[in-house]
Amino acid sequence: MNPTPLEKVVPMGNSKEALLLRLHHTPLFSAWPNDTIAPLLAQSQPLTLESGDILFAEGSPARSFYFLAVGRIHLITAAATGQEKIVEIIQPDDLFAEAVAFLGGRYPVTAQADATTTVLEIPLDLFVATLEQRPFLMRQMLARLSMRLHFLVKELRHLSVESAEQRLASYLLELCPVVNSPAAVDLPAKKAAVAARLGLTPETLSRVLSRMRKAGLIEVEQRTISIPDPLALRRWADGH
Amino acid sequence: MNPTPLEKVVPMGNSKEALLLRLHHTPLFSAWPNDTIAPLLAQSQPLTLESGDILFAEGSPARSFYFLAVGRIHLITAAATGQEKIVEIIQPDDLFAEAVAFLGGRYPVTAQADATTTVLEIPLDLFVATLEQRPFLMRQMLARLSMRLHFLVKELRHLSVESAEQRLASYLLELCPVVNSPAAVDLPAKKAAVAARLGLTPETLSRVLSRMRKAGLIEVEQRTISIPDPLALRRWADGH
DNA sequence: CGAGCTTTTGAGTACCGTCAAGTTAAGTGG
DNA sequence: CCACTTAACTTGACGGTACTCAAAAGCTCG
Repeated sequence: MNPTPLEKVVPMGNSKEALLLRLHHTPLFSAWPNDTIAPLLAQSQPLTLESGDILFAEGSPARSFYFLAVGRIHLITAAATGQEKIVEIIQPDDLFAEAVAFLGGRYPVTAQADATTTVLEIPLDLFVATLEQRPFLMRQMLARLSMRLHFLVKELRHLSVESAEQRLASYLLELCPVVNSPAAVDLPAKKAAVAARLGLTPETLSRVLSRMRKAGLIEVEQRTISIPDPLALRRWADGH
Repeated sequence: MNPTPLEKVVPMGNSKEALLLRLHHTPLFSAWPNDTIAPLLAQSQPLTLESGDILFAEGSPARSFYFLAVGRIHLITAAATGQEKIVEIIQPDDLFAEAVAFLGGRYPVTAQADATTTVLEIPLDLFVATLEQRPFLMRQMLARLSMRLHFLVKELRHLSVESAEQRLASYLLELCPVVNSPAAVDLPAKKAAVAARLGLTPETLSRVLSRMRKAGLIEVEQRTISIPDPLALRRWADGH
């Protein structure tokens, strides 16, 4: 029933040992030998943020990247008018901002906490130095960046040629583990944030959800959405 | 007066020597020793495409990347509805699709020729193998991907929170060499393609150009656009 | 229970896309 | 070189989608 159960199962006094274990389970570090991660971890330090705090700002020099242990982070980019677009919503056990390392860096987005959050701050210089000694890890890192590139290209398509219905449907279906059987997904943040992530206003998101509900395609209960037939949702959305 | 003078100055029988020279001037290869590029070039071959031809399709397995010698290529991503979004317009002397190399890959976009075009097809496997033997080159490649990531994030913002006026203004200003003195920019393709690149319809692009013209901010002559005061254009656009 | 959220619902509007016609430019063949 | 055809671009009228503003209803938590 707790909307953020993770905060309960992870001990707040995140020991370095526990963190090392969790780091080791991320796609990026899973292939790293333990004795490579350990020195990195030794130079890293946990940070705690309150909801609304800025971890780093768009354009500021990048010296670290981050592992999200507890809470939630929004990656935001702002326009001249002050309007904001959420590029990505970061979840626990995700790494983020590691891609900036190679540009001699400035952060391309702003990172803002959406709840009480603790992150592990990992220094980039040591990370890059380690990487350079192991071509295999570098190759893996390239694959990771390449994946992100694909993700962004897909996002670009969603934003430019898809309707609100299609965008939301795609988003929900991406959260679905399997597409050909009933599923229930939890929105990763409050609806206003999800709306911003999709390039919509909260009002529009609400209305689209309501339309889907009335069409019998989903059921909404707070932030939990049940999808009896994902494929039907896909078909319906593509017709709008 | 010729709209595509490049086709005249580059000998159509692109000798390998000439191509090597031009490759060496690209940001990616400028740091590569000659004896590293040569074997790569030996395995590569020039291809000629007519306008409309597909070089590779979204989702198809990637075995090569490309150097654009002559002509123009559109990188396109299509939605279920058939609507198309131009992700990028590739110009002569640009490299493209090199980022897919590391995903074991499939192309994330479709590449279509927009004019009679010749490209150099470079095999990925040899490229990656070379890269893996030289950490420095890998590092550089990571920087390149990182830059592309920044570019796409910026695009995302443009599409989601900016108006047609702002998008076009940003686009024109990016084509400007300097921002604080008068400039004349050439659109890199026909207006319909530029519109698709900006996520607009040709009609809307035409109207926005017309509004800018009437506001005295630009002058339009075919595909050449003069901007007497780039900063004024910026300010005007931000007010819309 | 009431204060401060988030979310929903409603009414009005603006922007941009669609459809259609007209104009200009470019390319083709006699 | 000039008629003719085709494509590129512009302009107009109209409509729909999604945004804005405003208010009410629903949660959450002290």
